[in-house]
Amino acid sequence: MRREKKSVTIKDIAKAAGVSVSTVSRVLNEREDVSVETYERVQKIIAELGYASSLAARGMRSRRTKVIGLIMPDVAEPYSYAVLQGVNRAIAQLDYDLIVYTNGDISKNTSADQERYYVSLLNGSITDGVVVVTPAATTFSTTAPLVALDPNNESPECPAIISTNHQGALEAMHYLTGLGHRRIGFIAGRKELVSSRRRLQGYRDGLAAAGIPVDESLIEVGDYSSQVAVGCAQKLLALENPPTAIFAANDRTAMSVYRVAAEQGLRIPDDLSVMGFDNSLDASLADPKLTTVDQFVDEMGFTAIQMIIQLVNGIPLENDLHKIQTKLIVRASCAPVN
Amino acid sequence: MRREKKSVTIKDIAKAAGVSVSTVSRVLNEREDVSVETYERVQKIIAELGYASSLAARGMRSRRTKVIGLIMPDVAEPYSYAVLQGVNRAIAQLDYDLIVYTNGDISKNTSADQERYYVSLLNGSITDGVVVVTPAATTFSTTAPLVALDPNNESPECPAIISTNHQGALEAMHYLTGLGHRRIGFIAGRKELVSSRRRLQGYRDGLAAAGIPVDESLIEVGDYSSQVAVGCAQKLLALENPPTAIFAANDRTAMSVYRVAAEQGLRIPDDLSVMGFDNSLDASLADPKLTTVDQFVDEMGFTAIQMIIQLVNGIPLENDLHKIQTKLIVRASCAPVN
DNA sequence: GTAGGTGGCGGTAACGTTACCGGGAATTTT
DNA sequence: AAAATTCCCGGTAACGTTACCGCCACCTAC
Repeated sequence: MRREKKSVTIKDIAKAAGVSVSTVSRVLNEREDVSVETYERVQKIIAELGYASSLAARGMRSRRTKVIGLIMPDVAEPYSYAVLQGVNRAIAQLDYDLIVYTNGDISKNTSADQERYYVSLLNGSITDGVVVVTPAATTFSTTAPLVALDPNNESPECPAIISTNHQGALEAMHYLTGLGHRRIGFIAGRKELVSSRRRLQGYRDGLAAAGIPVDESLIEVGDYSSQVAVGCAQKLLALENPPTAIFAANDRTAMSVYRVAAEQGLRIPDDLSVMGFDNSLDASLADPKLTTVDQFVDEMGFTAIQMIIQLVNGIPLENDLHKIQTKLIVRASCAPVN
Repeated sequence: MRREKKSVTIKDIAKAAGVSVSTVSRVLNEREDVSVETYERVQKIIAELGYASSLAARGMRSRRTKVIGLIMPDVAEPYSYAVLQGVNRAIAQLDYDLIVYTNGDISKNTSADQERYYVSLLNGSITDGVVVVTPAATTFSTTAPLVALDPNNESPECPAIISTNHQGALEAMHYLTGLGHRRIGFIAGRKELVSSRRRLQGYRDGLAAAGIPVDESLIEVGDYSSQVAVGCAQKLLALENPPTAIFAANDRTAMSVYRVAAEQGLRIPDDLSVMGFDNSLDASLADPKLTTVDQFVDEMGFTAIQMIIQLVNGIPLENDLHKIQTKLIVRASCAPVN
């Protein structure tokens, strides 16, 4: 950790090889107009000195870094991990590297300003393009391309990739009403999230499609977290006329319903049917296995990278809005009403 | 995506505010020698124009970016995810952001040269310090601090954080021999990995401690992957005098043992005891639940960030080598020999 | 009233790299 | 043999930011 040990720069290479910095730069960028001898001599010295160009300096000057940025508030969330699965898969087969930028705390980064700040920080200097995960902001001022993954906005002004939350919820409701359920409880996510509102609307429309009037007392508003969801589930099950099925706006919430049901001695699915949303890892491991709606988050990550790469290469997108179809995954947590 | 729309720079702010770039820079860096009126006027314009400084330019000039780098070959691996858990937790409570750098493919990045390349790319220009995950390289030429997490090297020359692989395996063996097992099979990981070699040594020493001679036919060499492990398990169970317990060098390998045992009609733990290593998610979800050695990978990530922050702030580490204690997690996959 | 601070600010030079221009030597063309 | 072309290469100016120096106006002190 000696302070004086300066890192080796292109100048050091130039001096050692007895050429100009321009020539070294040409070698680094595999330009044509360098003689074979010079090329090999410089390459040899680069290897000897263990030189690597500074991404900062390179990006600042050339605007071509072969690096894609991924901006997400929290990398430890299951959702983020699912995104990373797809993103990693896409990056692995490309000639691009990936930078994931995070401040580690979702609560620090809810504001649109923060998002815009991070975009400016990276894009066009360090990265050739960025993917922003669940942004609240609609517009970004950036020269380099940008793709929003699951934007928290009804009509984003940038290329975006979304899942069909409304349709997924509708399908789930179709399944539940098909099983004969008429009193179906719903535990929503945070109201300010578009995904949450869309799922709720799917719930309402699903009831309407089955000719069932909406009973507002069957709708509880949670926040996608376990703790709050427990309270919601308790309220629903304490109703005079409790629901025979509960549709939770995400799997984690559904797990809370499981817990409350167990506390109250209710068997799933015999006494209570439970529907989730997300198809997270929990869903397939729960007992009984959770019937849920898969929104293919990893696929969203994969596609987002494809889109941003296309934009980076100057090819316009056919559709600025890419929809990923949700799919109902039927497992063991729902049964016909008895 | 208009090309001509240049991103807003410090110069634009200066012009709009009618001050020099120096003054804007002072405002940005919260320096003292700016009058209150100027400060507020500049801040207002910064907000209006949605300006954010370029990380590349800033890092290049000032060598203080408040960003920590994490270099890992693959972000989608369960191991990486465990590291990210701890890293994210540490970053969340600090005034630093995090950059995770990956090329998405473990096979692209096995060489020490590649690792050194990535370190140079980031460190000292974009990041104030870097944590490298499971590096093969021992030395790095970098001005900014660096910490190796679980280095694949017997004696790294940089500050490092490791888990007690040998001791963990020893403990596991102590437990198995304590249950009366004398014929214990071992499925090792890739020979070139230090973690793998250490666990194997723990196996040998554990036998020695119990006064059991090593039977080399009970040692199979896998590669931490499921496919190869299946073959290893089959070989072990096809022995004339098959083992009564199998110690797998990681949980994924243990899951393969489960599968082979099931195929052969062997019940766990009645007919065969199985010991894992890692305490991954699989372990607690397997049936029966897997007895394994937890190496607290998330804790390693958390501690690595603490170490690098300390170094970034110029405080020397008390110990360059930080060991995380492994712990035997006893569940249901091992039984006394009958 | 002059000397010596001090607060606020501007100008300039870096940081490490690449884009661009231009120039000398070697080679080809007329 | 002169001119044109090609092949290599060096020099210089950026990119956007901060460090550093130094200037001007104002205030305080004797």
